[in-house]
Amino acid sequence: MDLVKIFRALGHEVRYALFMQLITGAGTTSCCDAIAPDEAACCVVDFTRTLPLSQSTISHHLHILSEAGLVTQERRGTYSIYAVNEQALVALQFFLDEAKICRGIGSTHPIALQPDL
Amino acid sequence: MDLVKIFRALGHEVRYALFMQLITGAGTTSCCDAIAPDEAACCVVDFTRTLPLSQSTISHHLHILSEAGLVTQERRGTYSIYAVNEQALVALQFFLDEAKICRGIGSTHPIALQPDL
DNA sequence: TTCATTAATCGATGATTATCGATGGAGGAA
DNA sequence: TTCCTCCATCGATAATCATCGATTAATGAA
Repeated sequence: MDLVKIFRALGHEVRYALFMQLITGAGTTSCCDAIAPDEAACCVVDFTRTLPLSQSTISHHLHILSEAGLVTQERRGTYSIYAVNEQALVALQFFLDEAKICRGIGSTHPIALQPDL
Repeated sequence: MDLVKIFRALGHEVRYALFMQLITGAGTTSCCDAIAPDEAACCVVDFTRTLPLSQSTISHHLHILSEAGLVTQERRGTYSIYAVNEQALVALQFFLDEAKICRGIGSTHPIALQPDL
């Protein structure tokens, strides 16, 4: 888990929007029947309907998010299913906890989790 | 506090290193007598001695960190003093807490702090 | 098989960014 | 005043990145 890579991935309006679409109400609005209604995931078409960008551009940004470890990718038939990778959230929380400890701000997380497991 | 701007600022090896130098043991190693030993701050020269980059490049990156709200900047005589802006850490924690709530991961932060105050 | 759908990849172009040396301005010291 | 230090800004160049349309591959349906 490369934190700089994670930050760089989220440091772009489009990729941030893609990630937030996955974080908030992802599965409920999916057009793809390969995704269960209660599943927090999206296929590429879902993203292309939200953002005014070409399919190749969306695909490109999803790849960068995936490379950074922020999302997982899985094939289901012709669909490519993307979902949030919780490991990345753990890594970010670890970074923040470390920063807070250095700043003398008491972390509310009693046990610092290992981001690299 | 623009989160994308914050992520973009930290998504660069040099700026991440600059920020971490401020987070961890900043004041103790400062060459600048305008910074108190117990103060978590650095002047530009401090950074140029850590990183193999020109002064103008360091200055440029510090400006970007400052624009993103990650660090504060203050003039003391000829020195420009940089320090961590805790508001940015609060904003990042807020982002993570929101994400966790959406993911159904119980936040260990009972009260969600407003990042924009 | 043939066709339609989904999505990754390729190639090209334009935009943005990183870096440097040089310059200039603002203080402080002599 | 003059000199020196610190640092922001300027101008230029090289590198990286974002975006698109076109292509290709894989899968499923007819």
